[in-house]
Amino acid sequence: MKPKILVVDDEPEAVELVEFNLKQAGYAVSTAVDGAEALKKARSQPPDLIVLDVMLPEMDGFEICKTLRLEPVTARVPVIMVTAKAAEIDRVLGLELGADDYLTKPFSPRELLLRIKKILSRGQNGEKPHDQMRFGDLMIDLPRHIASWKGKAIELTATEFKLLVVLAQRAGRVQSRDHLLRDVWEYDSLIDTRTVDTHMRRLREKLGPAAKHLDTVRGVGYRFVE
Amino acid sequence: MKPKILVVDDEPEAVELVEFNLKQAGYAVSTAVDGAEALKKARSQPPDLIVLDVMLPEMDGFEICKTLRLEPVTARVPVIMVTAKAAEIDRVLGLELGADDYLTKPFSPRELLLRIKKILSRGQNGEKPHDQMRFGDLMIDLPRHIASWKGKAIELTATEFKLLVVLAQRAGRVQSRDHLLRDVWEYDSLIDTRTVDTHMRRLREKLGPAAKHLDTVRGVGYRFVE
DNA sequence: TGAGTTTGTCACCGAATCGTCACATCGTTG
DNA sequence: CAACGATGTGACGATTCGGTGACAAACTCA
Repeated sequence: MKPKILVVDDEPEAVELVEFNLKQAGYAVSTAVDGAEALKKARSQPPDLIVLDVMLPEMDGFEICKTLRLEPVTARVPVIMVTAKAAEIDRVLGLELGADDYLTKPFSPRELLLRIKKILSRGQNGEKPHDQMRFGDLMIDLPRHIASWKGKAIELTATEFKLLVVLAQRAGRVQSRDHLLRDVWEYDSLIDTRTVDTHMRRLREKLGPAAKHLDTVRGVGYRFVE
Repeated sequence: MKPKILVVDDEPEAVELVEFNLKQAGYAVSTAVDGAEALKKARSQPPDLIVLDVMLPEMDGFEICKTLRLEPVTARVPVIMVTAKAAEIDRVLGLELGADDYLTKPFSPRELLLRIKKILSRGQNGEKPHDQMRFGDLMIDLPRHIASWKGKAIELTATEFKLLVVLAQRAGRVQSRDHLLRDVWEYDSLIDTRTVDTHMRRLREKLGPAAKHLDTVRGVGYRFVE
């Protein structure tokens, strides 16, 4: 019984690439190029997961996601949003939409497969992994925008918080400075990579003992360890 | 698009009764009399909800529920367990199984319908809107359009009240200015995001001591704290 | 119509935050 | 160990952000 995945993107090449990789990995794939088609397919044959691009003509990904959530048949289908801008991440995850995960363009097929596998493998009780995270005494709450150590709040600026979140979400995997710039700052920002260092320092200072979770991988980047 | 419900029970009479009532209420119903059949039907045509009797020959309800949870295709389908023994309730609702609700035999059709409606109507994030909220001395009455502090009414304009309500309903979670604009004002409004600030100020002024509930999260938005 | 309210916008200010640089320190490599 | 590249650190100026007061347009209600 192959899990069904619906891929929604208006660029045929992007769809094809994803479709190929997912089929390769053993999923049953269907596709849609706009909102109307996506909703129609999702309703008639509810998939087990939806990969949804934010940028679409007419009805955008946010609209589609909201609509899916309102209808019983599709309300529980997990959604992975694909977005170009880091600025949209807040909206995708925390607030009104409740997508299950997100990816920033451009992304590797491997990355997508990892997310899909993770979501499908968690049962129904699996909370959204990104809503709230715990690593020992360190707690990170995305919608509340709060980080705490042993129950005591840690005051973080918006950028520091986002940096921490991105690292924690990719816990265990090294993130290059470029990658962090892309995900935490804007996708095309012209910021010096050394700026990441400075923010890491400030983050470490504020985290205090919890800074032990932040590893430097010389020559590569940074890594969040559990 | 009728929501599909799968009813699993080994007593034909019980199944028939439930089936009749659910169809009456506008649901598409399928049935199964044992575990194997239930799993098979759930896999081939994932329903929107499953009503599952605990007492079954061979594979009991617990087993079935567990199995359903393990497979991606069915992991997210809500389950209402039907049990004869109150002693089993802990197990049903506990971590191990994660059923969404339960009923003890005998139950009235009305009761079942209420539970089903409740589960299907909640989106993926199971939360229900209250029409009256209390936060310490602050009271917000949605239908009567009244806010009060220590029993004393607070005069709010329509926009201010709506803003307060939206924030309070999402208590704890940060709301971006964009999000507030969409929810408090109209979807397509071309209003400047800074306008939100002004209304927050006015709201704070009028709330007086109750304004302590309104947090500013720099770089992100506003948050209602309890 | 006209007074009073409500609402959206703007300009300004102080403070928080940010990005960059210079320099110190650390690790690696030959 | 010496030299080089990478990372940590401290400081500083520029920018951004949110609070505030003022104002005019829109609206309400008599």
